[in-house]
Amino acid sequence: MSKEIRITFPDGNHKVMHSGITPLDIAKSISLGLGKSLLAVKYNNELIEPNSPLSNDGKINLFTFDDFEGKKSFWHSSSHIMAQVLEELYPGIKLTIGPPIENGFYYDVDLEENKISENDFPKIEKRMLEIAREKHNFYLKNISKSEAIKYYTDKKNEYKIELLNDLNDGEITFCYHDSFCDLCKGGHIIESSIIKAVKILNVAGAYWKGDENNKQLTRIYGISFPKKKMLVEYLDLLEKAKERDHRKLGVELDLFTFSKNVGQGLPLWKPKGADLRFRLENFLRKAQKIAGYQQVITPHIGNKQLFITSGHYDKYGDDSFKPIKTPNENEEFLLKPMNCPHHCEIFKSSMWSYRDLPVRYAEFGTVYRYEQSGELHGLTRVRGFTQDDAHIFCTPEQLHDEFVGVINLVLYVFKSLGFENFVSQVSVRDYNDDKKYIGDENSWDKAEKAIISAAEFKKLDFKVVKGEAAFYGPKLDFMVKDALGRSWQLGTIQVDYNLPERFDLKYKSEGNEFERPVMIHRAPFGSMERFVAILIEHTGGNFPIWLTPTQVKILCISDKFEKYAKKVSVLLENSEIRAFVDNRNETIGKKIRQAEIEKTPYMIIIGNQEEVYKKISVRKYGGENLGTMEINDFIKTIKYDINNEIKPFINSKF
RNA sequence: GCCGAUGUAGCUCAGCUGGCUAGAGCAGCUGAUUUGUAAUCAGCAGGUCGUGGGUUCGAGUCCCUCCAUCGGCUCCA
Repeated sequence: MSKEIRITFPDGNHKVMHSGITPLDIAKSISLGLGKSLLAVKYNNELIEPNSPLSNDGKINLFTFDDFEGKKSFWHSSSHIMAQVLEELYPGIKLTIGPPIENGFYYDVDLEENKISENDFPKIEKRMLEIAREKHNFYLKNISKSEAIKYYTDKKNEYKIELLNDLNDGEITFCYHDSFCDLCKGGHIIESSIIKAVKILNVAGAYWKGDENNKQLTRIYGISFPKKKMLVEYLDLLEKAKERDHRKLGVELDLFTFSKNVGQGLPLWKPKGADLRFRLENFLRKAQKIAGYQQVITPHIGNKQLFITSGHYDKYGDDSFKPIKTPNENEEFLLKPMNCPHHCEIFKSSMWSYRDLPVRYAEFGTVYRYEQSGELHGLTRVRGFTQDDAHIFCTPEQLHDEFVGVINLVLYVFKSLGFENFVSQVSVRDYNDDKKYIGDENSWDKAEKAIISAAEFKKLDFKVVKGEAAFYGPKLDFMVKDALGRSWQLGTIQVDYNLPERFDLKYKSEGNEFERPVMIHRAPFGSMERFVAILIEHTGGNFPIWLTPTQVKILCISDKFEKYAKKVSVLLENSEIRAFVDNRNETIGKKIRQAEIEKTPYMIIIGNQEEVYKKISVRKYGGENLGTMEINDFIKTIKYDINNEIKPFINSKF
C-alpha cells in the first residue's frame, strides 16, 4: 500500500496524492494540454525531472514554454541533441558544457582538427530535427564517480574529467536519450518530439572555463522552439531589432561616423549628433548645478608621474596607448584614461576645512583607452570617449548622504530619458584575486558597505556581482540593454578610499587635525558615446522632442511660398524651436517622405492657403494631420510637449 | 588579442561554377516641371571591386598577408 503525500500548488491549494506519482501525472490530471506542454518542474524550489516520482510532501511549480524555467529546460535538452549531432558529424570531438541561455543554448566543444562554419548549420539543424522526431525520452541516471571518470577517460575527454573532479561521489548523474549520454545535473523535457524548430545561430571561440589562458573551444549557439511559427517570429524579431541598431540609425540620421584614417574606435560626431549631445550635456549641467556641482576643465594628457601616483600606470600602462615623448629628455605624457587624477590635483591645490566639504567637481572629460580591437562596437565601446564625470570629496560622515544624492541624480537622468528597464548592480571585488586591486582590505570593506547601505536605503532592486569592481574601488552600476538584448553599463557611482591616500588629499577637521576625505567617482550617463548609442536603440531614433536635432520641418508646396516659410521659421526660432525650411524644387510628397525618414516630429506645410490666411498646416510624424492652425497655437502645442517630457531636477537628498 | 564570417559607387545591393570597356536603385549634379500630406520626368557624373602579394593566357570571382566591419569569447580604468 503506497503512502500518501500532500502536494501544494502555487495558488495555495493542495491535493493529497499517492507517493510515487510524477509531476507529469499531476500535470495530466489538471489538463491534458498541461500534460503535453509541461517542460520543467520545481519541487520545493528544486529543479527536478518531470518524470521523477515524488515521495514527500512538497510545493510544486509546473513550467511550460511560457515560463523561463520551461524554456531553459527545453533549450537545455535541445543542446543535448545538438551535442549528439556534433559527435555524430565530427567523430572524436570533445564535449565540455552546454547550458541554456537567455535566448537559446550553446555547446562548447573542442573540435580538435575539425572545423565548423555557417555552411554546416543546415545539416546540423536537419539531423537535430530528425532525432527529435524519433521521440526519445530523456532520463537521468546516478553514476558513481569512478564509473563516470572511467567513461570519460575512455573518451579521452579531459574537460569532463576536470568537471567531475569538482563533484562529489553520489551527486553525479548522466542524462541519456537515444544513443547519447552526457554528464548533466538535470532539468530536461520528457521527450524529444516536442522540439519542432531548430536554428543554429552562430559559431564563436570561447575559452575553457572562461579563462583566456586556457584553450579556446568552439561555441555553437542555437535556439529551438515547440512551434515552427515561433522560430519565424523570433528571427523576425531579430531582424526588426537590427532596424534599431544605433550604427545603422547613426548613419541614417547623420549623427556620427567613423573613419579608418582617424582610427579604430574613434568616433566623429557630425553636426546633428554633436547638437544632440550638447543638449544632453546641458541637461545634465543644469541638474548638476542644482545638485551643487562645480564645473572644472582639465587637459587631455597628463605627466606619466601623475598616473604612476594614481596607480593607473602600474595597472594598465602596458595595455594602454603608449606614453607621448617630448623633445625634452625623460619627459613623458599619457593620454588620460580617466579624469580622477586631474581632479585630485585640483582638490590638492587648495587648503580645505571640513566646513568646505563636500566639494563636487564635474567635467565632461574626454578619455582614451586602448580597448582590444575585437571589443570595439559602434559607439558603445570605443577608444576615445567623453565621460560625464564628477568627483565628490567629502568627509566619511557625509559619504552616505552624498552617495544617496548621486543615486537620485542618476535616477533622475534615467527617468527623464525613459530608461525604465535598468538593472542596478553592486560590483564588488574578487576576494580571491587581490592583485587586481589597489588599497587595503579595510578601505574596501568600508566602501562596499557604504554602497550597499545607500542602495538599500534607496530601495534599489540590486544584485551583487563579485569581481566587477574598478581597480581602485567598488561601484554601483546601472545597466541597460541594447536592441539585441545585450547589457551595457551606463551610469556608475564608485566609492574610493584609495586615491585620496595616494594623492595625500586632506582637510582640516573640527578638531584641527588633518583628515582624509573620501572620494566618490560618478557618471550618470556613463559616457556620452555609449549613452547616445543606447538612447538611439531605445527610441529607434525617435528622440524626445526636447532632444531631437530637428523639431520641425517647414515644407513649401512650391518655391513661391519660400518667403512666408522663412517668416514662420524665424517666428519658431524666436521661441527656441529648431525649425528648418525645405524649399527644394520637389513635390510635397517627396519632402514629407524625407522628413518622415529623418523622423522629424512635426512637419509644417506651407502653400497658398496658409500664406493667404497667415496660418500653418501641421502634420505629425507618422501621418497624423493636425490641420490648419495659428502659429502661436502650434508653438504652445510643441512647448507643452517639451515641458511634459522633461522636468527640472529637484535636489531632495532624503 | 582569439574563433567564425563579411568587405563591389556616398548608401542599399546585382555580378552563376574565373572570360569582352563592372551593373541597378536611392542620394548628388544639370535641365524641365511649380507641385497639397510617404518617392515628378529626363540627362549627366560617380568604382585602381578594402590593401598588398600570388596562381592563371586571363582575377571582382581562386590562394596568402594586412586593414576595417559584423557575431561571439576574453577584456573593460
